[in-house]
Amino acid sequence: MKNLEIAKIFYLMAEFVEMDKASFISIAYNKAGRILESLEKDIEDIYYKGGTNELKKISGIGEGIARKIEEYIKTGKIKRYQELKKKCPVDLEKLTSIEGLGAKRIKFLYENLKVKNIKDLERVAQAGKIAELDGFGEKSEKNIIQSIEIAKADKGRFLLGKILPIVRKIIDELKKLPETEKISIAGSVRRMKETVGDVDILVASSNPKKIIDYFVKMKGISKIWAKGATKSSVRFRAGFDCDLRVVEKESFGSALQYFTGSKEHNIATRRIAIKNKLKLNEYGVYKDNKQIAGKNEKEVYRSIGLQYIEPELRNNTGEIEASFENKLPNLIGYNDIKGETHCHSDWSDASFTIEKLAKIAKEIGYEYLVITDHASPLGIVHGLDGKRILKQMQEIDRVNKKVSGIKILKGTEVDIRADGSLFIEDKVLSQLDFVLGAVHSGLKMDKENMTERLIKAMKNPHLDAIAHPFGRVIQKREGYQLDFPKILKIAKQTKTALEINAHEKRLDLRDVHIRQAINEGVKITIGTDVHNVNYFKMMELGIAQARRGWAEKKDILNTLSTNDFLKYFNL
DNA sequence: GCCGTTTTCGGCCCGACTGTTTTCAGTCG
Repeated sequence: MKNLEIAKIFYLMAEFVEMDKASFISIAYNKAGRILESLEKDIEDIYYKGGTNELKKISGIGEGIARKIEEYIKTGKIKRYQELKKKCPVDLEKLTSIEGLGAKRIKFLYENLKVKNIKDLERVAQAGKIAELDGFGEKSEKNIIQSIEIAKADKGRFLLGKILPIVRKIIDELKKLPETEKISIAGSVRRMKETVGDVDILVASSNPKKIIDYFVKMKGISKIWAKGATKSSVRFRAGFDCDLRVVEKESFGSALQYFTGSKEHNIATRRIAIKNKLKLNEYGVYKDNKQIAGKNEKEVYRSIGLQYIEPELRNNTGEIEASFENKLPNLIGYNDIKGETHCHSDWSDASFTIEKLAKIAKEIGYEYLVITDHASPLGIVHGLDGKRILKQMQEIDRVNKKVSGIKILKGTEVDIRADGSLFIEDKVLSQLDFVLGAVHSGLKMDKENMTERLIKAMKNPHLDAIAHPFGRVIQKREGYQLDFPKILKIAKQTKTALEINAHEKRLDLRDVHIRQAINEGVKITIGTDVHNVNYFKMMELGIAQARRGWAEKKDILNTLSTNDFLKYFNL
């Protein structure tokens, strides 16, 4: 897929154009970048289907941008981009990552001090040359030097699973202040994006100064970017930035709506407000300068004619239209899961005994737990063969007799071989309650062969679900390519479920895949791939992913009771 | 550069904070 690389070029072109004047062309380029980034289909497929006319059917892509995409697909280059880059040959990507440097200042620094990259920037800053420039001063120079240091240690985006517990601690601490009347997570963390760039927190208080003063002195803060009357921005030593905003109680809902985003969703909601002759900003919804809503989000949405939209859906990918028509999904709830469907024990590559796992799952409140140890030739995972699976089934019978209040189900995570056959013989698989198939080797296979491999596996009547269907690992590997529509067709035919692997580093399926799957009527399981006790709580991330993919309770099989779950796969 | 119940031209979301300025441009979200 070239979607992301083309998106990147549009983002860079937007910055280059911005250098000369704040132009609406850069807005259009940025928008094109975002469209390409969130597109579920391969832009090349769209182009080959109907040329630039097909591209232009996408809202936000017109004649000019369609031509540029065509040019890139055909030649691997975009001439306009190369011209822009020639005019100001700087490492824009790195330089814009420096806090306080935008397109205009970068151009200014290039023209006056020949700064092309971070190294140049550091040199002239250290030499005190930046402070001498018009529009810059001592303070700007000092900030640039500091920001370079921080950029050097920057780890980029953060896994939601890593950030959530930290944010909740910060919230708990701020909650203790008597001046805090209301508080909420906002931004991409509230939308439960799989990775987040920074953290946004919103507080309602009539004494913002107290809140801000306390906030900037919290433990673990390494740098204060900004500290104003109602807004502050800091960097925590863990490496992420955190923005805090304080508003009056009367504006809490509109502020929360605004700070939750996404940007695209906000632009869309504000446009709707304008169409209705209203104004929507973080302080409320205004009619002729009179606030008509703002206290809570529900009334904000209602006042502009919309149904309340859950944060996980706010991406301007159809939720607004659905809201207009009262067709928003009734999303699966965070307490709807009745059993864990992907769990390893000390029989393969994890450390807990089945009995211990049963007790933990029972404590969480699950009705059932499926043991799915690896059945694999890979030595590293201590994979089981057919014989040991039969033995393990006896152990599960023993635990079921001993531990009451939870049902342990017999399963396996069986390797799907390169030719699509399963590592375990059918006569053993047929005795199991739940068979999860997974690709663990031969990951570099091309799209066509990998698709055929999974299709053949799905056609095995004993296979119930595909674990982590794309094999991706966030920030580490993309995963393999699949002809996903074809996979969905066969999954539907063979009643094979697809897993949302809820591990914070996998979250595979992605949200767009989930949405496609449920549209096609393909069912889903959510499993955390338990290897130790901490994994169980990642279920929340898997549910969030399902919600971001518009999934309802009925789409997720492990919301079923034990009997219904078993019935689904064994009828 | 894109788009249309504002419709082929004239708009394009909107406000806070900073630093360097004496009223605002640049940056950020």
